[in-house]
Amino acid sequence: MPKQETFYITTPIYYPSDNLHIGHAYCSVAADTMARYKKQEGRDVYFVTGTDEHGQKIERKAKDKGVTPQAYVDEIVAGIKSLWKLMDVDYNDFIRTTDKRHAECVQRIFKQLYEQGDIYKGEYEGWYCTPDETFFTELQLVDGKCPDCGRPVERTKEEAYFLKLSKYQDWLIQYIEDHPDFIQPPSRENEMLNNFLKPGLNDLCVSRTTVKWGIPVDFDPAHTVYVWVDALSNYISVLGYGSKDDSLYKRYWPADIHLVGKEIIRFHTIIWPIILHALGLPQPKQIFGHGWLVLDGMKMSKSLGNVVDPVVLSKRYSSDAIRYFLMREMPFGSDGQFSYEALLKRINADLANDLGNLLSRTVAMVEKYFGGSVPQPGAYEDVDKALITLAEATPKKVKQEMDGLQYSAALVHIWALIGEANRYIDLTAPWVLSKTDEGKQRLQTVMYVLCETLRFIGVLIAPTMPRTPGKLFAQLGVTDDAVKTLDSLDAFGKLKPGTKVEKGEALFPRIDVEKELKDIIPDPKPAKEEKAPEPTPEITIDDFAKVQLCVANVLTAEKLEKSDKLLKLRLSLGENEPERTVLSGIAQFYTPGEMVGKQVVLVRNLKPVKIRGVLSEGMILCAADKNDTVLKLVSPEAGAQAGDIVR
RNA sequence: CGCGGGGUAGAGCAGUUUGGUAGCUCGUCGGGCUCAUAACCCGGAGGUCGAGGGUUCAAGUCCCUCCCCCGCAACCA
Repeated sequence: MPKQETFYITTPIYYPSDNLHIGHAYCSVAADTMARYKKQEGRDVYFVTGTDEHGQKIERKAKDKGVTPQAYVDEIVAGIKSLWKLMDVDYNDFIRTTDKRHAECVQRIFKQLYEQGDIYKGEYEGWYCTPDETFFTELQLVDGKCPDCGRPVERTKEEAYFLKLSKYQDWLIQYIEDHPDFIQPPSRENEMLNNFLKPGLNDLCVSRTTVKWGIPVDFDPAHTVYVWVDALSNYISVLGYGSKDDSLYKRYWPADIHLVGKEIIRFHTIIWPIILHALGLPQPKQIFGHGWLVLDGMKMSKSLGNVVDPVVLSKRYSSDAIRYFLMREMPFGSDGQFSYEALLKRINADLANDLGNLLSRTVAMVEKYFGGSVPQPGAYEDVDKALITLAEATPKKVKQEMDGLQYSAALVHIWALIGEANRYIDLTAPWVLSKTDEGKQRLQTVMYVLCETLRFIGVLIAPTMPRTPGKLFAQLGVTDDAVKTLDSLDAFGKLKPGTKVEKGEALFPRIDVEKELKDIIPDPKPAKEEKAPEPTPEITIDDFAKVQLCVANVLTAEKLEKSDKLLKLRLSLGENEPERTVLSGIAQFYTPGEMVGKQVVLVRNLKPVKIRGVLSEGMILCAADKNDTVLKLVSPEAGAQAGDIVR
């Protein structure tokens, strides 16, 4: 017997700053379903998930809550683990970046990269907020101030280590082009090549001195390892790479699939391959970027208050139903819509009506016509053969789709079989057959074919719905594990006649959709609208006086190249003042032609900032709604002069 | 002209590679059946396939132009 082929699959390690939402569950369920499927196929599977627990955000959240960062993440991680248990996400190992084994591994990797010159010490330049002890990039600043506390920031340099991404970019471009399956779906590959690799990579800052909650650089303890080297290494640290016992690493690496959300595919297809290559390690076979679950066309996020809690759903409708919905409803590579209505309709139509009812009516008929004992089939007729042929063909179709991570298409094939079985009952009309002796003979075959088809279905749905097959087999009276395997679907007819069926509870009870929708969606609109506006602290007139506003005339206006929203304005502040250039994000509301000659209100003492290479010396005032869908310039009434003070 | 994805029946999608009567699920209307979880089966209605132009005997599918939506990037002083 040849050595069992291995299969190593991972999810991202999630950031435990809050409880997880249905989008995380989506990814984990997909990984788990694939792991279960590969196990069914007889592969030696290793499936890993975990949490990425370091960093400033967690440090701060813990501080707010008055607990240590470790205590903070411990609590959230416990919740995550119980979620996976609830949803039958059956991982082999759960890696936490705060694990000792992980920290040691990261330190070894960091040191090796440093010693061989792929990591070097340099300076990181940014804006520093002293009270918060935090660095920000230019982009993170709000009005040139600290985005967290609003206080002024200083331009500062920090000593930091950098990873030489630039050194490997040509190699990586070549590697990606030589391995078309490496990045999936293919649209992502183009995105990476065109947006990041071909323009050239910047070296990556991989350490911080200001973030304490992280893995120390062992040869320079003032530094902690900064996010990506830490997080990405989990995929091999969990296998014991570089440790005394690296047997798992030897057995399972390289990974067959890193399943990731599309938002982090960039790090997995650029930074991670370069780290591995620099370490002299083989590349994962595939990185698959799945889409997002979107709610009413919007990304799910806490701030919008539209988060869907997988715990609530799983408890209310069973995790199998949720798993089925997640895998069935969206094509795996692209975004999918989540709505309660779609969920409930799926549960009713596919699970209750098609699958549950098929089992229910079949078992009821075996009980009614044959005293609960699966009858011995006679010769197969054409109508039987049609269903049998489909049943026997389905595992192959499923395999083909699963190998391409097309979960939804795989389920469609299984449900086609369920549909045919329901139709078969109508075609054969058992209730008519039962009325004559001759018919009863024939009915034996019909009922056997149905029971055996259900056995096929039970086996095929198991990776997606781990709990349902047990219930199904219990009602069908199948106890022999040998006929619950994927192998046992190689031929129709392995179910033993004489098996005792027993009607049980409905697999999936029907849901009253309208009533349920009322119950579960507690008026989502008000929550959004009535959300109390952030209380704005009162200011004194002296505070206001700090802002110097004045009237300015627009002399010229032009659209800034390569920018959607920016207009470059030349302003006059009156005869005694020099003209100024100001950039304003109003291009979608005003054309350059409209702007010329208008009077606007300028914040004249705003610190100038360079945007897209152009120095902007101030900011003009506009009125806009919350979402910037409407935007109107603020202008004085006719008669004002350029340079007039606004107060 | 930054890169990419998309615009097909009321909703959600497939079909576009290899042009040839426009398909699936849900919903809706009608019929059948009575084994079953008011479930199941059959049938109907509903689409100028984003707009315009072109190639062709024939275009959702190929070519050109344009519009709109989404993601990434950039950016909103």
